[in-house]
Amino acid sequence: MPKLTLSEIGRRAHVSSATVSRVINGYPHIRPEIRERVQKIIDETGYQPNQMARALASNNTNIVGLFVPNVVEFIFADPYLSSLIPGVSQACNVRESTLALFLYHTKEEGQRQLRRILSSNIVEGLIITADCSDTEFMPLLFENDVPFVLMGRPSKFSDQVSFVDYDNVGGAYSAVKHLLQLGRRRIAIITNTLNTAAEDRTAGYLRALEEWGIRPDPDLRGEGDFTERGGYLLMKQLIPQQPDAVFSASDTMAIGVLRAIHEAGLSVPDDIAVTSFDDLPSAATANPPLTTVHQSPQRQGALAVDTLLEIVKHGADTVRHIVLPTELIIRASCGAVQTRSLT
Amino acid sequence: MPKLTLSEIGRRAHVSSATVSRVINGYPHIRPEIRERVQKIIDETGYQPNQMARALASNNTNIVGLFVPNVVEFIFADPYLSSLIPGVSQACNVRESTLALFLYHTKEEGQRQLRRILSSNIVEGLIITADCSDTEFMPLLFENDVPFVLMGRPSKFSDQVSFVDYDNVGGAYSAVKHLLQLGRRRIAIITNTLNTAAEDRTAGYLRALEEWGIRPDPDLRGEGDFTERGGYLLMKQLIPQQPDAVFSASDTMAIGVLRAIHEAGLSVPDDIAVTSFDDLPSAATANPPLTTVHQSPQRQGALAVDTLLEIVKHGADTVRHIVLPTELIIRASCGAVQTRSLT
DNA sequence: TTTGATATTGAAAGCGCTTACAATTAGGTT
DNA sequence: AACCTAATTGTAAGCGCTTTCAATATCAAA
Repeated sequence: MPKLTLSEIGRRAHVSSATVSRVINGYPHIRPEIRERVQKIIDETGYQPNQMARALASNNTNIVGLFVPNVVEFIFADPYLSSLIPGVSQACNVRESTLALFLYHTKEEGQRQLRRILSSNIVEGLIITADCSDTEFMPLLFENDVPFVLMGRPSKFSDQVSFVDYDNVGGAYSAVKHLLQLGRRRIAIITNTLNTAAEDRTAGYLRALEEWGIRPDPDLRGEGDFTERGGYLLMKQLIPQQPDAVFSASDTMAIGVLRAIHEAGLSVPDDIAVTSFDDLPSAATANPPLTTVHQSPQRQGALAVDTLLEIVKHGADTVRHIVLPTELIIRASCGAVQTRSLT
Repeated sequence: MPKLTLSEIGRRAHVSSATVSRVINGYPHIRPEIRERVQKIIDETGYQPNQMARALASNNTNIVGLFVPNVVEFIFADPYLSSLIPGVSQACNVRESTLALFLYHTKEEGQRQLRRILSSNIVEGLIITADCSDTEFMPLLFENDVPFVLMGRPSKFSDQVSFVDYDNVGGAYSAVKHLLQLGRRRIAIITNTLNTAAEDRTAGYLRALEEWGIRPDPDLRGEGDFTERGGYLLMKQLIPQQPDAVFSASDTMAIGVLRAIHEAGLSVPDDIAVTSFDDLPSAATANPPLTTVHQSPQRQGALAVDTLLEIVKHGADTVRHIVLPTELIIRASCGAVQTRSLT
């Protein structure tokens, strides 16, 4: 049996390969009878066009790359990625694109590979997890004309690049406002070392305080790495300042915060109320369950694909800024609802 | 600036594009001076060959597909995938292959897409998570001559297809033997509905009993879905049979088993010892920590890539069976070590 | 009926690479 | 010196598709 190609289908349908190509690509001006005849052969044979040939001829690979230059070593327990990847994948399925996954452990390797990825024409566009995007990667990205979308607002060039971000300012604002409405006044904040998300979350915190006419107390601010242990250590230092509430910029750190408060013999939320950000699965099972700002990396990933493909279509100089709304999930840790034991 | 292509590099180095191609591909018979001259231009320009053109000409896409037809809906919390994907990714990086990720929620969609993936020549080989591989996917796989490797032993055709599996029989055997050595005699087994892994783990259980001259008691066997809740429900039914130990075929179910035992007012390991299989992160943090059979999907994924690429090289009819050893991780739940509270 | 626009198709030129194949050269061997 | 083998390079033919371009067919308006 001869290999199935466009011209083979053409031969069987008594048309040229060009016509078959047009049928496949939904070109309008085809006589219905011919379209049907060709389609019938395609269906019967189960013919699928060779993606590589297609890519070469049309200069469009139909492959979307997801580029993650800083995967946590060894364990893949990163809840963000675990949610992001299926989101991106599903959106690719819907748009009939193929997802290529590029995971690297170090920025150095990421950078080396990024160069290769960009200039080997393997992807038609790239989704890039943020942080990493800034100084090191930007120049490379700009040199090439490969469309890309960042996950999260970059610290620089943000008006020249496209990104899909959360409303970190608004989310933090709502979490802190909630604490204020519950009567808390000495609200501490714990953030990880400043990336733009932490920056924006701090901004939201400050805005809420300002709106309530509260002068932010520098002694109520802690900044560290973004592990559970980081949250624990920072909170230990903050407890002597006698905060009556804490806003943690991430759930992971908040778990450490809870531990520090418990160890100090204090109660959450009675002595210190806690709200945080992310709504990871662990937030719901924490003790007490965390009031936190919900975001969905899955949704963010899907939107990134859509945005990217739109950019691909409209030209690489198109710039899109998507800011997703967040939602405050109220659980026990802020004191607004009754603490109940889990059943 | 003209687009960088083989012939452009050739022009600059005063050689033909064929020679440049040979330099890039490490063809032996090239005069060293020419090789150097060409390499210099390549390095200076940062030229990268167009992957698509390469794929078309050489009929080798250099893309490895990871095909997962049954991703858990919505949450990507599957610890197996979370470990498998980075393993596969890293191995692809090492072998300079690109990883294409195909995640689908239902087998129907998986099957539809598999057809497309196979006949569109997008991947040079496929890694397929098992279970799913059996009845529905096998015929499609056989029709096409795309090399593939299954994760886990398939229930049928296992001598005609390549797979990378764990020594489930041996692992289960060691876990049950451990219980026997600790003096347990009424050892229950809890498995999920039979796939080959569960089958093999059951076989290991039976082998250990047989070796000890113990006739397996059918009342000590439970089979269900493979959730925590499944383990819980099965164990509730088994407790009246008064087992002095349980071998659970998965950590997830074992957590449910622990809960059922505690609810019955019994103690682990004093009244009932528990061992299980997988060594998920949750096994170490369970209460008490689970003695379990360690496997590393990360390693399995990496080996799958290596095996696949070997098959690609040696021809699609090559068959490789890789069986990875397992290791019994002894923690508190079997009673062999002192239970300690976590610090 | 003539005419200009539009619909419909096929021929053919690539896309950027690999790879026979042929041509040339170099290096020994009688 | 004639001759054979192996090394070295270029020429050119595709890989399977898209996409101009040109040719023809069709149709409504004049």
